Amino acid sequence: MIKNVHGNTVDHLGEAVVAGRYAVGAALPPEPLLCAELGVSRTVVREAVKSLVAKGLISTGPRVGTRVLPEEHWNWFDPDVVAWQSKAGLTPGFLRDLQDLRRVVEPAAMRLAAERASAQDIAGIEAAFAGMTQAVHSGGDYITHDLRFHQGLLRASGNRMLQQMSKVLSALLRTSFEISTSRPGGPRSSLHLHRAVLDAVIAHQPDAAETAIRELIDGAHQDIEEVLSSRRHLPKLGKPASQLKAA
Amino acid sequence: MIKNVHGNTVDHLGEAVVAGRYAVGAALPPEPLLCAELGVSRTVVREAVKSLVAKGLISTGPRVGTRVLPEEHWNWFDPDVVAWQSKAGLTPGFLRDLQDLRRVVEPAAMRLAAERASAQDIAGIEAAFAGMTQAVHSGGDYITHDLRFHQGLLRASGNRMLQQMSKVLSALLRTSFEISTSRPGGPRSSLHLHRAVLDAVIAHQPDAAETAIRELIDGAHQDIEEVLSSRRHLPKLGKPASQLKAA
DNA sequence: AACATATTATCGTCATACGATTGGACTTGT
DNA sequence: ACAAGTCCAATCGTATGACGATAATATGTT
Repeated sequence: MIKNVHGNTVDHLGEAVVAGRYAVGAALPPEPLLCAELGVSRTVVREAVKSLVAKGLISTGPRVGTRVLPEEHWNWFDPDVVAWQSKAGLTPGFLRDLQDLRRVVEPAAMRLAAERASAQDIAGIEAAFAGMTQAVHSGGDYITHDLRFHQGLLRASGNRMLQQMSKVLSALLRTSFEISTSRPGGPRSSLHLHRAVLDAVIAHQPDAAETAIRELIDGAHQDIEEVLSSRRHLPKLGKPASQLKAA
Repeated sequence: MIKNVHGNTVDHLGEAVVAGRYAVGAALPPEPLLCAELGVSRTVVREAVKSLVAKGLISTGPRVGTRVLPEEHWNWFDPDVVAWQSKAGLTPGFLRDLQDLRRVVEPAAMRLAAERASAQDIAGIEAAFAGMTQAVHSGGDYITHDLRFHQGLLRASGNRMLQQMSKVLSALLRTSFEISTSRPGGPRSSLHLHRAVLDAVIAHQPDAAETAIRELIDGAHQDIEEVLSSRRHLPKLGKPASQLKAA
């Protein structure tokens, strides 16, 4: 878990920013303070800050300090940013955006995959499906194989942008999985839906692939919406975020 | 144009990497060499390198050097990465991916926009449209207003991921604009199509909005495909990339 | 009160030194 | 001659100290 000083510092700061520890527009502590807080040299702090700048989270300037940018500047397709948001707790708004995105992207991607999937793509997806099946029957890590399944399908679309979305959509899939396992039926029921998608892709039937994935998505959508509306009083899912700290 | 040492260095290195100046998997020159080449301190080089790492372009390690990652790791939704790719020359493959993406995203986003656009959103889009109209009739910067038009519509979808795509799609819009201006009709003919989209959004008619945007997209699609197939012998559009330099 | 000027907090850049990691070369034993 | 273990050196990683550049704030002047 412990990698290197730079990586840890980036994670620490990125997590804090995404979690809203500093209000948008507010300044982070000056470099010397951050050094003291994190127990690292200024070199490390500065390189970490540059990394966050590169991800669109913050901006810097002499005398003005290091300030949190409005969320529309954040690179929401950056795997790290999404990971930090997941760790901080997925807000209902964020989950809704992810669901919109999934409903837009996955059906179209399935069509493309049905047209262009290579034998190698198929093999990878089959392997993931086998893992899912085994996990359901004899126990095991279902979610990992489920993620690989969807990731493999997006990869099979042959489009580099669609492919990149798998990292973002994984955050949604993970949440939807957590919910679906906590109810009767669970993954067992969705297994044949996954199979239907894969079969349609193998048979090069875009329409069938799209129809199948829509069923899958709608099921997850219902599950999530139910939880969201039943927990309407709670601000966030997942781990709670700490309170704001003004500048 | 000249901003600061860090920014220039990031641009220089990022451009070089995206343009393929160093083969995938190959190592960039060691830090001291880069310092000498660019005439900056090691601090600057290292912070620039960290920025590129944050964008998924490269990875670093002691003794192994700074190596170019496979393209599937690159953050294609990062505005800088796309800008560098545009500058280096948009490959046909990249343009095709962008068109796929646009055809998937924009129709869906128009539906959402028609459902959720606020008065403020509309005002911004109207302003952009007015700018387009004026540019067509009395000359002026058409492309800027055109980009703002589409950007405003994506923003009106109320989805932060869809919104982020405007920066990426702008690369495609710019190219499609360059092509369409070089042929009879040009922007003048597409003006009423834009108007139709906007009207449908204002009237809260998702179906009409989707239909209108599809017409717009298909026109651009045809233009680009014609150019792509007629220039099939050329590897890239835009500025040429330099030759590879193995490690 | 308005404008010009000086101050100062903070990041930006440079330079140097040493630690950490790892791939390749070298040595050694069989 | 080959295999395994050892050592070495190239390169990035981290720390420290210094000074320059910038812009918000305070100060002074008309």
